[in-house]
Amino acid sequence: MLKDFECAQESYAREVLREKGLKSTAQRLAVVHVLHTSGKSLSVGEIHDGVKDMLGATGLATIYRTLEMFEDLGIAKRLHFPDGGHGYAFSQGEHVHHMVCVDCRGVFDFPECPVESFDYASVEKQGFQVKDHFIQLFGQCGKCAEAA
Amino acid sequence: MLKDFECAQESYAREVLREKGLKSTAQRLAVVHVLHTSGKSLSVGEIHDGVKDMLGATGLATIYRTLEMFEDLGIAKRLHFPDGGHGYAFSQGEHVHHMVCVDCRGVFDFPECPVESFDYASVEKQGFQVKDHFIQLFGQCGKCAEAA
DNA sequence: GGGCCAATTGAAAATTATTCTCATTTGATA
DNA sequence: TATCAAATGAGAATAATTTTCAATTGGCCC
Repeated sequence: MLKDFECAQESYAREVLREKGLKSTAQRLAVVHVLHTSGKSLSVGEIHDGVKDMLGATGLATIYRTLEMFEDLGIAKRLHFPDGGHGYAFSQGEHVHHMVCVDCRGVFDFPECPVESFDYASVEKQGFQVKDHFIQLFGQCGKCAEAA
Repeated sequence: MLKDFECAQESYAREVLREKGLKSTAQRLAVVHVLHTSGKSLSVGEIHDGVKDMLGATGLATIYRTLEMFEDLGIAKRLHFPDGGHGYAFSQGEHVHHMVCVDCRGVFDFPECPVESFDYASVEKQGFQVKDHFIQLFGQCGKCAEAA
């Protein structure tokens, strides 16, 4: 089912879901498809619309449930914008950060981690134990720079 | 007015507001006070409660308006949490990042920027122009580590 | 291929979060 | 101390998210 849309990213998601004993439903694979093919950060509403285009009537709650699960599984990442809004982008692999074009909201991977090698001495001196971090880069992509 | 509560952080906020031709209202200074003295990331509701404790009845809309303005002015920073929630913390100065304790939501400054000196060659090769970034560190503070 | 069953979904209601409107109040300036 | 634009409060309006529960479906076993 839905093999029409199957791509590497969907196979990846299928695999992650299977490993966790979760079902690869049409709705979940459609979310992967919509996120991945857009190459952008999408709002919940945009994802919902995209999924409806693929499958017809689909509950909004399912989209919310799927996105939450995908974030836990590392299949999607929630990104935040300076205007206070947020969106979701497809994300594959362990420790990838994302760079977002502030014009088109296009998302690009940033595999090297600028923080990985950083010396936390100054915070750890205060008694902290740094365990994780969230990094998001903002800028302008080549296309939008040309268009401007 | 409100001099009872005046502290360095409030004077700082007053100054920033004055420079921009904005009024230093009791509500705004109370938000500064609540944020700063808590030393934590607070939800909008918690900030509202704190301000009501200081001033009595206060409109929730004012809190929202104030926080948005404070973020633009760099007086407050919106922080995001792994559980999807968000909160606001007092923030002073130019380019400060924050580290948050995942247990108590305590916020600690992190003045050195791990990204500042980073080589963006790999993204810029793709045509990007990195213009800004958002970094937030997660971990456990000394107090919470002891308590655990 | 068909049946089984827990996992998942849809639809709508419920809840929570945020923004808007507009009459009233207030801080800054003179 | 009067003035007035800026800011606030109250509550309505809107938007975002979560919950509930009956109906559906994917994965597994035969």
